[in-house]
Amino acid sequence: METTARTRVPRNTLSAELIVASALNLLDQVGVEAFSLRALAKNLGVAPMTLYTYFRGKDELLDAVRDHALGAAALTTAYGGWQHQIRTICRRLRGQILEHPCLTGLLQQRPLAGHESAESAESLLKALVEGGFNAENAARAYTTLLGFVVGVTTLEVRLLEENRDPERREKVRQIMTGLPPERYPTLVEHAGALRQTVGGDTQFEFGLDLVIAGMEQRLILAG
Amino acid sequence: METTARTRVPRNTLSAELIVASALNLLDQVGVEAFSLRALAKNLGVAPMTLYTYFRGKDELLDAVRDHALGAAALTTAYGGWQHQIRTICRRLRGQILEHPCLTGLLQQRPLAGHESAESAESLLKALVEGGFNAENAARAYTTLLGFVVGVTTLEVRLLEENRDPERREKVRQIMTGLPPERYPTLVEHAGALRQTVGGDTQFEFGLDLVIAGMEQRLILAG
DNA sequence: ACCTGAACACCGTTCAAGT
DNA sequence: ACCTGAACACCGTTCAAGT
Repeated sequence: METTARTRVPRNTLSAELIVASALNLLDQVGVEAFSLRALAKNLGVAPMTLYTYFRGKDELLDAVRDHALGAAALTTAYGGWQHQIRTICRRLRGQILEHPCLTGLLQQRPLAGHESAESAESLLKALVEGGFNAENAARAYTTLLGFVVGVTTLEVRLLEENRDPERREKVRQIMTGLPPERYPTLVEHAGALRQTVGGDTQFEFGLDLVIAGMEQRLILAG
Repeated sequence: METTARTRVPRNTLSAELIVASALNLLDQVGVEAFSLRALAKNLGVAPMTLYTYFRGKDELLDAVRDHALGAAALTTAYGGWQHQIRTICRRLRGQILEHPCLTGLLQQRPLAGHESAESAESLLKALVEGGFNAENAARAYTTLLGFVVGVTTLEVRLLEENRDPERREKVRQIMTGLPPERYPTLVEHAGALRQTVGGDTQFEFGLDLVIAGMEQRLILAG
């Protein structure tokens, strides 16, 4: 969790890094929706306009936060066969999103990151090319993996939030129990299984297994 | 595009359906971020507070819009083997997101839909169970498919938007060409392939093939 | 029931100004 | 350069009121 930076900052100690760290903190707490520059400025003990000395505006700040939050996902290097390398990188990306839930919103609005995400992209592409995929299929597999990891983890974060909030949890329960069984027989019968498989490493690994198994087969067939 | 409903509505002809249709229109035009109740009310030729006669607030309206936009994805029934059924449903879901790009934001914030999405869920689960998956694996496969389709299609929509906007397109190009080749050799070498595989049915089918191939193998191994 | 205007507490950002 | 207050054009929503 590092420095919270929620108290007044002494004069001339403000910096882009400090603002980004504090913004990430606030974003994870209140969500991308409720985040505001004015609230961030108040946390930093500074006038709203001060932030404009460091960033052109809200969008630029959010981009910086996304890159910063993504940065830690690119630290260690992957090893082993291409399957294992890909597993490692995807797990790391998911871990970073779980640690900073605001990444779901930030990545949805601006998928392309700067240098920080170039690290992950390089590692993934390298593993795929070394694994034997040709240029087109390596590119396609990369995009598939990125969309899959972000999509599945975003869904996971939202469902876990729904479970945490008692009010929303009750509302979801009501919708599910209110479904007419003659119209949605399978859904009603499997409601329990669906609830029990929400979130967790097992669910993520299940999906990752599917994609990688599909990639192995594809590699044998076409390269 | 149906009824645009952007002119003044005669007295007593306003309805929840009309508001939802107009809201969907505005949301697709300006995006979830820039959408506001006040702008919607202006489009409808009505005072902002009038909307509160039909919806408790903005969130409830957005939920209604999401369900409405998702509705058309559940119209036709899937047929054939479980693989073909799943393909059909996933393609339909993607098609609906492409037709209504605001669904990327709406589904990200509120993944669980009402009856409208129950239709898709029922079809997907039914195909999986009939295909031979046990309760747990059918539930896991369902969640994987949902996350995959929404995630990959969201990425597609964002990348296509980036290609459309000349300013953002140029910025992305600059970032890519500015990457040091000695640090990101694979990424730099495959920048062209990445650009060429952005969006389109081929890219989506590539990913869907991977997931379904993985599911076929999983079915043989474990049920 | 359906619809409204005024008001409240917000928001991002421009501008002119201070150090 | 770093930081500020006042102001502008917004926003969602509450409230009291009209038909």
